[in-house]
Amino acid sequence: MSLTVKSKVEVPELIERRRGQIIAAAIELFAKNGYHVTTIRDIAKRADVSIGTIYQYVSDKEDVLFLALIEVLDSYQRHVPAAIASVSEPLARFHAAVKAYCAVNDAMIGATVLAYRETKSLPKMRRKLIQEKELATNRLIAACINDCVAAGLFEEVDVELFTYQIVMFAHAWALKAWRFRPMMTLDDYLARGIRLMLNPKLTPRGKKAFAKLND
Amino acid sequence: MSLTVKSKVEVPELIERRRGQIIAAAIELFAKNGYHVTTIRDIAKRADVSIGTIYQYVSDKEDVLFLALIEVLDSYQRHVPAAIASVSEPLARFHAAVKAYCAVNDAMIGATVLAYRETKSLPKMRRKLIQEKELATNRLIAACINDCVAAGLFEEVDVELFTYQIVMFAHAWALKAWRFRPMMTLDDYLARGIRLMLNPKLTPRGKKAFAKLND
Amino acid sequence: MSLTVKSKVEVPELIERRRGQIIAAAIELFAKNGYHVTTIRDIAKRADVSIGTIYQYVSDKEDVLFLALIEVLDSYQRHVPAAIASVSEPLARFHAAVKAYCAVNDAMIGATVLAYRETKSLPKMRRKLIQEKELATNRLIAACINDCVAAGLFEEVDVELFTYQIVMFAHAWALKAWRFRPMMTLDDYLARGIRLMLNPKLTPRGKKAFAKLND
Amino acid sequence: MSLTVKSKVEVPELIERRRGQIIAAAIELFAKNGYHVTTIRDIAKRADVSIGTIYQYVSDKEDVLFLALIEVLDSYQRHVPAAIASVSEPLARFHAAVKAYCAVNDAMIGATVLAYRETKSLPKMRRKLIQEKELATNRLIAACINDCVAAGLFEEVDVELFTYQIVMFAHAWALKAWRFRPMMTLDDYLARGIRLMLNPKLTPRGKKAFAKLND
DNA sequence: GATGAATGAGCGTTCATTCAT
DNA sequence: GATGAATGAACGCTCATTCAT
Repeated sequence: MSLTVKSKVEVPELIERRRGQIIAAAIELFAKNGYHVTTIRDIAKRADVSIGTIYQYVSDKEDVLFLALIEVLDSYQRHVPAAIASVSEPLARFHAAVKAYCAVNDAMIGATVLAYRETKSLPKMRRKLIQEKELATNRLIAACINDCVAAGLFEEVDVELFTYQIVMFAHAWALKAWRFRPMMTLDDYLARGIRLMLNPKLTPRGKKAFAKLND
Repeated sequence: MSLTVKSKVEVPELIERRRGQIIAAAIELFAKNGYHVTTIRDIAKRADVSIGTIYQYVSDKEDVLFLALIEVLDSYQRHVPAAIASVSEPLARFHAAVKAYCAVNDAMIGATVLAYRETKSLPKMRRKLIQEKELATNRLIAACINDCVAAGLFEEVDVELFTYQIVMFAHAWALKAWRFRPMMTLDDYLARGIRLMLNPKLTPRGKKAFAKLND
Repeated sequence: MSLTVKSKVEVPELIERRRGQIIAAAIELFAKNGYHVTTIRDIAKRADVSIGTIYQYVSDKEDVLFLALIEVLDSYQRHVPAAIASVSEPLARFHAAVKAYCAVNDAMIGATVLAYRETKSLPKMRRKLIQEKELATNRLIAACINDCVAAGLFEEVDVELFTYQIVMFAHAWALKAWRFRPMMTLDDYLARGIRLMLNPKLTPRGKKAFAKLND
Repeated sequence: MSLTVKSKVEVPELIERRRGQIIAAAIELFAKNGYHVTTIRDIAKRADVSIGTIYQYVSDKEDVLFLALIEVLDSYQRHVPAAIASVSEPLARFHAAVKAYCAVNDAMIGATVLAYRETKSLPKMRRKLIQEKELATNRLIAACINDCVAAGLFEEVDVELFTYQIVMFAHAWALKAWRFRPMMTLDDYLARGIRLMLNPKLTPRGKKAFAKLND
């Protein structure tokens, strides 16, 4: 029940269109100023609708946040598959997926930060749904990794953590934009990141030292 | 000017003690409920001081957030050096540093999330100061990496990105606690993460394929 | 002007039918929840018409209240004469009238309370009209009393106040339903009330004492 | 719990004074314009306090209504005993009690009407408390009646209904002020009412007819 | 004649901040 | 130096009313 958003208007295409306006404005403002600082009046003005109209399509402000976060997470989920659809070679698919995921994050840096900032403002059930959507996107990455392993291109690898390494790498571009943006382009970031994640770090001597450390 | 917090009380030891109470309460409440949801009243009650007293040591609510975030970032900065002070072997130092950084994050998950959620609520100058403190902590990690490279234990590596990989790995334990906590212990997480980050992922065949990809 | 309710629709039978629906729903909801708490939306839903339709037959919400109160008062006025039409003996007529008036109040307790609660929400002119309808009903009772006096069945009596005593007795069954309903049936209430109102209270000694008191 | 009103201020004499201001203003405005039409801003202005101050002493608007109704009911309860305290002769006490009760109603006609209009706006538990206060006042009247019966001044009488007859008589002066005020003074009303309620209405012939009616 | 999406004035309420004590 | 009662701007939200279809 609390996972669906009630509308006083029943016409589906109207709901879609109006909510589209409202949520787009909300994402923009939430991303820039934060959820609590943004007022319904701000959103109404930005979306070019009246306050009353917002409340025709949504029960309260929290609904707007919920819909905004869903939209953000869904947009990840839409872009990654599209980017890898035409690529079949496993390593190329992996690369395309990581690239696409970084690109989405780059295109909506504010939205990614928003998800980190405000998911906690949601009640537990709704937060869980957002998290499930994150996991669904993660699975797209994990599948690419598994394919590479199956194709003998990757060593046996800790898929769960490797997936998160990639996810955090992509998110870091948004979360630490203040650091990376002035230093490099997204393409540089991607190339350097891929190299970092795929190549060994330990020298043969380092390997031995590491083995001893773990005794 | 905006980088220092004004106090109406002048006695330094009083400032230290009172602010200590106030900021400890604030971190706790901000971490649990968020900055905007927490009221000055809440903080006063939790810190067992009056509302008026808070305003003797701070100009406004934002000052409290600023001091709280400084305290959080400083506490990272204090713990990591302490953990590696007695370790001299480079790889062991590296390992101890990562472990310590993860441990701090584990000990104050709420505070780490708080930093991600609310740094943006600060004006630019203050945000920069917080970011500089983050960079200072990062440099501790980077130094350990450089030492390992210098000692011939690590291959030449992209230090900037490797550092962030480690930082994000530690933060992920807090940011994605909903995912990791039910799956594994911090020790497991650390061991699996270290292995993932230090070992190669590409097979020889994978290496060739990767090289071709980058032509 | 303000005593008539404007309609945008001109067909009389349509006005009658639609207003019938609307007012019935309004009385029900006003009685249960009060005038201000009830919304036009509520009434529209209950009456199974659209909001727009209500405004075709009525200028504003206050018109609905006005029509609702008129309907309530008129319904008293319709029921009492019907109940005494076939009774000719004065005392029996009196008894039948009181009984009928109590019965109407019992049948629509909510409506009686509504009249007491919300008549004041009407502008002066309209309130006066409602009051005039109350007086018209009172006159039905007063006529019965006068007939009994004329027939030598009642002593000379203060008709104005006796009438109101009966009216308040009937209304009290609705206004103090929380008290009377759990204690007795309407028939008991009526029997005990009639006995109380018609019989003497003072003993001979009491009469003397009372006379002395008024010197 | 819902029967007590929470205050953010703890000093009892301050609570008493401030609530006194607020409730006096509220009774005045609720009586004149009704509960729902009166705004917190109106009350604040009338009470010469800020909006915020009202919410220091009360949790919400409904609390104000609750306190207002309690004050009204309590004021009945205070005045009636005071008026009969010095009178010992039973019939004189009865007369003084009725007179006092009517006088209180006359002094605060708006408040009496308010109680009739808005008690229903309270949640069940609070409504019950108000009703209990009404019953407590009724018992004062009932006691006077019983004393008169015990003293052999009144015939055996239906005390419950006689009490309500008197209560409704007093309330009617307020509820039907639009009718009585222009016709007579309160003293006339009282004298005529007492006479009506204490004297017999049936003639000997009427008594016989009445007996026959009840066969 | 019927509809219901759109509107925005205005409500109840909160809470950072001040300042007299 | 410490207190907390007082303040009022500004928030989220409602709902009577309108009008294009």
